[in-house]
Amino acid sequence: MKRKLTLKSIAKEMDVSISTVSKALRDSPEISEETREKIKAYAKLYNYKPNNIALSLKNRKTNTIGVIIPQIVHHFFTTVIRGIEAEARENNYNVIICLSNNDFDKEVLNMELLANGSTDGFILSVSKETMQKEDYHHLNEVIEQGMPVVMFDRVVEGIPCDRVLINDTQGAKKGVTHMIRSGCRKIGIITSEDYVSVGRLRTEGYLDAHDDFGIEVDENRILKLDNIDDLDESAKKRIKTFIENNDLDGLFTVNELFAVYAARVIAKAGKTVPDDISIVCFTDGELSEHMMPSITAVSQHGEEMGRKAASILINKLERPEDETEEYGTSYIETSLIERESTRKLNR
Amino acid sequence: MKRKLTLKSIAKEMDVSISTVSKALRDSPEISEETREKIKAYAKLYNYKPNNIALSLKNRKTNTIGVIIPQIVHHFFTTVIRGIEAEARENNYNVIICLSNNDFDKEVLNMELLANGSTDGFILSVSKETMQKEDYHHLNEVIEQGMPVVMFDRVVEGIPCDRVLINDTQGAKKGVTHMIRSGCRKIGIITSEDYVSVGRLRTEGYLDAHDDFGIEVDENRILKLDNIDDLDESAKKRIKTFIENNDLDGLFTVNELFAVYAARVIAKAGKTVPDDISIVCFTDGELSEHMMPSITAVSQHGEEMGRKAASILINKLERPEDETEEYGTSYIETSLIERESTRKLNR
DNA sequence: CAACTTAACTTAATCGATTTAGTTAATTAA
DNA sequence: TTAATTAACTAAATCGATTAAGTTAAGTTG
Repeated sequence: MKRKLTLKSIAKEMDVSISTVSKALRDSPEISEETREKIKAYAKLYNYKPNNIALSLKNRKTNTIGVIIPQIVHHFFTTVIRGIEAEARENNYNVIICLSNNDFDKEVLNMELLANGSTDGFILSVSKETMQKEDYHHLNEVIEQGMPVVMFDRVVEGIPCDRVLINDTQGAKKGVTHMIRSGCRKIGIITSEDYVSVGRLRTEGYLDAHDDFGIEVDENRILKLDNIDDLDESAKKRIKTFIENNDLDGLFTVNELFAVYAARVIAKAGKTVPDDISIVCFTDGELSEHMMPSITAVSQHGEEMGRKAASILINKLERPEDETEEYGTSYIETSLIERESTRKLNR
Repeated sequence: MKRKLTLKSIAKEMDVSISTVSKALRDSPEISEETREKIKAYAKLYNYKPNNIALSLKNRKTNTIGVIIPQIVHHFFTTVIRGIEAEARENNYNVIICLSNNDFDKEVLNMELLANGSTDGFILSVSKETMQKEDYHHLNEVIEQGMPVVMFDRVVEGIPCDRVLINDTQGAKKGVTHMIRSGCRKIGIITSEDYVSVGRLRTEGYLDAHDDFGIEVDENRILKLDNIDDLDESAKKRIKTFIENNDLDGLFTVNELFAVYAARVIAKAGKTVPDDISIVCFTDGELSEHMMPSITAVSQHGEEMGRKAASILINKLERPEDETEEYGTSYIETSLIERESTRKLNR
């Protein structure tokens, strides 16, 4: 086993002091041209690379971003990570990803772990449980210690940090408006309870769209489920009853899964999409793209979101004592991807 | 801004030496009961947590696993990561994930970066470009430096490391056998050219299944595409012609995407699944689960694979000088998830 | 009472790198 | 010739933690 080179081992080999080696490698004029070249040649030959850990300790800077997300088995988060990764890499930052599994304790644990020197800052989307508990001491703690935090997608109020958000309200409004324009008048929505911020905002967009066209909203056409992340048996049952008991000609859902399952119920009921009922869902993932019929979707541009979040964080990290204590909220615009589940507009 | 506590700052505050603090916190009998309790109380009150970076440097152990994968926007890799994450967390390890985007240079760069002290070992699935180039110097280098490596799914030969693989041949065989048992006799396969290892192995399984039942294989029923990772326009065209020109009663595909597109072509041709034609695909992802009809799939158990890979790596890391220099290959068994795209067997 | 233990600490080395503050010997200026 | 300057290094502090190796003062033993 070949041991890794260190300044010390090089110094010993070349019979100079450690600081001479360090300075030579950093092209310090304090070291003679001759010695410098000799040391650099040696270092290159044996492929010396400084130890990151030692550098982190010395510089009190890890050049690492901690990312904490509820789930990774989720196309949206996956695309966000990709964006964060890309932006980080371009700026010479590492990325450590931790999953909270929507569990409050795990979120706290992960943050504490990473906060003890492993990362310079955080990008996170808070877990559902955290939102319910409204306990943000772990966030405030790391911020208090001077580590900047950028929240994305699932954000909470009252934390001194930057935010990157999908324009959820407008996205939902775009989708619902599209259906209204195509002639739908009895549009239902499958969304989440209001404590999940994205659910609440998308419901708002749904209402806004109706408002714009002066269409009254029937409360029965709004289904609020507990969980926005997955589709359990109880959710399936509620969606089934919801579809069966409502005479809808349009359906908006806050995620793909709900749309896909609803499509199943609709097909079983002998109705066709989009002739009898149109469908639009939030999130442009693989499901909506490949379903038959494919589903018109509000694309979230996750990668762009990830890049934005990373870029904001890195900016804060690079100019540390620029403590203006000002925090902003950036919005990522959505776009409507028209597919087979909605009727074409005749413009 | 509240500065983080260090042993030094505690020592100063309590008017003792740094080592007294360290020892007190680690319950050393060298320190009197009284002092110990006082220091521990103080540390607890102000929530002292040792700095990971300093510990890593001192212990020459980061308790971090580096994961390098070609893509994250891929359900399979996503599940593998989840498994790695879970296993790592249970054993007190961190996970750093880097994406190679199937790019050789990025794979090398990422490895070098992480190898300089950031991680204790690696779990990786090599990029397509690396396989083509057959340049594995970066792998050999980190191994040479004593960092264990575990390769999964996309592995290459001749590297001294452990491997975790899907039993591809057997998986494909299971799927095809199921269709044969359910009465199919004209089964087609959409696979990849032989140079992609997983494609070749799955084709083998397809042939094996036929062999077992003494069924002759018609060469025309085998479609080999260039790319196994995505579905481009040329692939779509070839799949379309393939389906239309073959009178099939069963279809096996090496991934979900091919199956989903084939299902589209089949539906357009006015045939129904599974009555006219059965479909089984490799990979159990969201697509096969939610399609209508849902698609019977050979599940790869990505999470189990991730756990296995992490567990092997951690084992090596925990018993370092157990240098038996023995490397093993573990196989993750596949399982068939029966869904709506195949006929039920009457047993 | 001198020699020896022991309890309870503190000093200092270490991990690997950077950097400030010395230290030489040679060169230049006065 | 002597002081001042400079080139080219080296020593030592530092980041934050651990730990082997001292160091005291008190208590114990013969």
